[in-house]
Parts: sequence; C-alpha cells; structure tokens
Amino acid sequence: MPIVKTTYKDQVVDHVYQLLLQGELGPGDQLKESLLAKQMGISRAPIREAMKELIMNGLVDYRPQVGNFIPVLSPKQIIDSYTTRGVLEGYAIMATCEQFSAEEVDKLENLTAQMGSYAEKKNHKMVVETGGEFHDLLISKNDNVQLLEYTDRLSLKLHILFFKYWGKLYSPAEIGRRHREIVDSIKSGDRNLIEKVVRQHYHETGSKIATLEI
Amino acid sequence: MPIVKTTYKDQVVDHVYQLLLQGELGPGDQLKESLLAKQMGISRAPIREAMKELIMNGLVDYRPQVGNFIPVLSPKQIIDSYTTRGVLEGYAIMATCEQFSAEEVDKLENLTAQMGSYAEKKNHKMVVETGGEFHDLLISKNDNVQLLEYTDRLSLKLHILFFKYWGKLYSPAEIGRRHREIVDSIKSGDRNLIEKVVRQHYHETGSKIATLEI
DNA sequence: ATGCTGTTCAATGTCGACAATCGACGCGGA
DNA sequence: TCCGCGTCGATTGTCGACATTGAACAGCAT
Repeated sequence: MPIVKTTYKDQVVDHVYQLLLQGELGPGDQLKESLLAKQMGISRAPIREAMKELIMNGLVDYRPQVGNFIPVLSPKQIIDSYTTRGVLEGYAIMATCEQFSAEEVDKLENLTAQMGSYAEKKNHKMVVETGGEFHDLLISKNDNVQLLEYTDRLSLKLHILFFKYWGKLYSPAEIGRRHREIVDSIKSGDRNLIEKVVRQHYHETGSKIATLEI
Repeated sequence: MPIVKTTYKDQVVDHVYQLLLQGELGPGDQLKESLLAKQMGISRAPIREAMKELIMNGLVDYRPQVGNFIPVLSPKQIIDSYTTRGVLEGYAIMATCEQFSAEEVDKLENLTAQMGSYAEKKNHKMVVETGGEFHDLLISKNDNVQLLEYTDRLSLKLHILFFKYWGKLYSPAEIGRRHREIVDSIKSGDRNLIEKVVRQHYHETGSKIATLEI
C-alpha cells in the first residue's frame, strides 16, 4: 500500500490535467483562481502554487495582473515544440545507442509489430500505450538528468495538449514504417543517422499536428 | 523613460540573484521564506511566488515540507547541464548557419579578437561581456521559441551558479582558438561540423568547471 | 555505545480578507 | 461613425495568522 503524501497543490495539478484530458479545458481558456478554489473547496493559495507548476511544464500561460490561460499554440509553435523534442531525444538516443542489447532490440521490434497490429484493429488506446513503451525504452539508457528534465516536461506538455490526435495521425502502415526506421537506424549503429531519423520523426509529427490544428 | 512595472515577486527574484552573484548565497544554502520576508519588509506570499520562478530556472531546489535550497551540483550534473546546453545551442546555430552575412561573420571575428585582447589584459569583466555578445549574435538567428526558452533558462542558471569561474577557465590563447574554431566552422558551411564544434565546446567547458568545483 | 521513541521547534502549507490593477463597457465629443 | 476617457466589476497581488509537517535532540531501553 503506497502511502501517498498528496498536498492540495498536487491535487490541483492533477485536477487541471483531468480537465484538459477530458476536454473541459481548451486552448485560450482562463483558469480563474477563485473559481478553482471554490470548485475544489480550498483556498487560492494552493491553487497559485499549482499554477506555477503548470506554468513550469508549459501547460499554462501566465499574464501578469491578468491571469492564467491554457496556451494557444500557433502552427509554428507546435512545429517548434516537436522540433525541440526531436533535438533533445535525438541526442539522448544517439548518445546511448550502442548500449542496447540484442534482446532490447528484439523488444523494440516486437513493440513495433504490436503497434501495427493494434493500429489495424483501430485500438488507438493500445497504440498509444505501446508507443509509449517503445519510446520509454529508447531513452531509458540516458542518465543526463538535465536533459531528461527538459524532455519529460516537453513530452508531458505535448501529450496533454495534443493527445486527441494520437490515434489519427498516421496510418497503420506509416506507424510500422516509422518505428521500423528508428529500430533499423539503431541496428545500423550509425549515430548520425539515428539522430537524424529521430529528429525527422518529431518534425513530421509536429507538422502533421500543426495542419490539423488550424 | 521606461515605465517598469515591478512587482514584489520580481524584486525578490532580483534580490536572490544579487545574493548569489555576491556570494552571500551558495550551494546548499536554504532560502527561508520568513527570513527573506522580514529582510525585504514584505509578506511571505510574494516570496513564495519568487521561489517558484527561481525553481523554474533551476536556481533553487524545492523539497516539499522542508524548504528551498540553492542546488548542489555534482560534477556529473555540471557536465550534463553544459552538455545539454551544447545540444540545444549547437542545433540552434547549426539550423541557422547559412543566414549569417559576411558582415556578421566579420563581427564575430572582431569579437574574437577583442576577447583575446581583453584576456591578455586580464580584464575578465570585458572578456565575459564580449563573449556574451559573441554568443548572442550566434543564436540570434533562431526563432524557435520553445528551444530558446530552454537555452535561456539553462544559460541563466549556469551563468549565475558558475560566473565566478568565467575568467579563469581558459588561457587567452585558448579563448582565441575556441572562438575561432566556431567562426571557422560557420564559414565552412559544414552543418555537421558546426553542431559538433559547439557541442564539444560546451562539453569541455562543463568538464573544466566540474573539476574546479570539487 | 547504539538504536528507538517521543517531544519540541522551526519552517512550510493553507487560509480568508483586503488592496491594486487590468479589461470591458458606456458616455460624450469630433 | 469613430475615437478617447472615465467608471465599474472581476481577477490577480499581497497580507497576517493559524495549521501541519519534518528534522533535530534528549531520554530511555537494549
């Protein structure tokens, strides 16, 4: 039984995540401290604490003396965010690519196959879950805390803001091709290629989402 | 006359920056809200707001229910931070390298010469200032807001935590060589080279500082 | 001497109220 | 009609006080 010491601030953060994931909060919406406080039966103090954390993670824009808003990202900002993610994760994976054992490469290939299978069945939930496992294994070798902090923040932000597109972005064939490409680059041992492939993957994902968001 | 709307929170942030730059605050020190509030003649509310901003910029570590502390970075963490900076800025510069005009390249070379000159005279202050100008010009072409946000944060953090070493890191000859190397890579137009040179520069800087910090 | 336990105190977590400020609205004049 | 200005309401900024929690210390048992 995990004893979870949960402070009000953390509850507020989770609450806002839920609101975003359930679509009750969308781009441009304002998060009013008093309203949130009343809804949750607490004071504004922990709300403000939570806002700072959300701002830190890029899920809330802060305008002094005005309020906190769910960010409205322009197409360019979407692409830039994914580009940045590609830069960070591309490096993280490139720098550790020779640490993958044969078993782990097998695992990556299995996950790719599973993802294609789920995609065929239009089981988007499992596609996303399997994709997450694939992704986590890829960057799991890196231990640069500073870099991981930034990638985690960015992943969380993009995941929550654009999760609704995850299922519709790529055809099953494309999903397979893209992930195979990454695995193949790792098997090749060509570090430059690995970094390039990862960067391109995220850049294209960003571009696709940007077009869908207009 | 610039009308600067300065809130208490911003004053607190600046105050802590000053304490850090003046050496009155160092790694491991705790920032006690009540104490800061009393010193500045304000309540704890804006102090807490400021803490969040400092945490966001990596200049303060937050331990729930315990307090806020100036981070103590291990040698590896120092190297990792500089490595990450190299990854981000290396990409930023590489992606925009063909946008530099001949005049701007000249400017970079002039700044390099000036830096060497100041270094010879042991004018560390001007070395740092000129180096900052060099650096700012290099990344000025990039307009990826997400990436710039991360690089700015990281630059600020590393600048404030390690500013004391800036003058003593490299010999005048090394300073010249390093910056010429970067300018040359830009003149060559070899994107891979540019990124590699920038990454290596920051990695080596991090390594040097890490050894000095022990 | 060592390790556990309860107490104490200082620091953070939370609260409700008041002050300062921004944005919207409506009025009046060109 | 359009633009500038002042008022007003709603929201954030700040405050002092109280509640809660973590860490250090003393005392006891082993």
